[in-house]
Amino acid sequence: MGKHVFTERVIEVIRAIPEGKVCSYGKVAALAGNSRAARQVVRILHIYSQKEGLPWQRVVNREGRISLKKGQGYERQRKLLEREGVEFSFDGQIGFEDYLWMPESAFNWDE
DNA sequence: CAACTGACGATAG
DNA sequence: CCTATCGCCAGTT
Repeated sequence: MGKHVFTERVIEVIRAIPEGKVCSYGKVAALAGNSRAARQVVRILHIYSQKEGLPWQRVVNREGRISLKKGQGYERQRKLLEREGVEFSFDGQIGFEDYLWMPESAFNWDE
């Protein structure tokens, strides 16, 4: 069962997020080559997080918040991130100044 | 086959 | 501040 090219790229980008850093859905999509495909990233996380052993917890929304609802994964994701050193503000926001992943260089998808 | 569904995000009003 | 509307598209029903 072959994955689509974009799917493969998204998986590669998510794998590249280092421990202790986070990235947004939209930015993952942009790095994978389509800045408007944030929803694809959501879909891919659903389908492949477990299957591919992805560091899914490192993908948060553009506000630096966990998108999962409380009682539906929020606590689990937060604990995983805190365990890697990511800190949350009093109202549950992650400071992008400190924790947003900034790739050294853009991904080269054509070579 | 058509319709619906997402852990999103940019934009317009 | 808010709500509404798209773009995106594989997988599921």
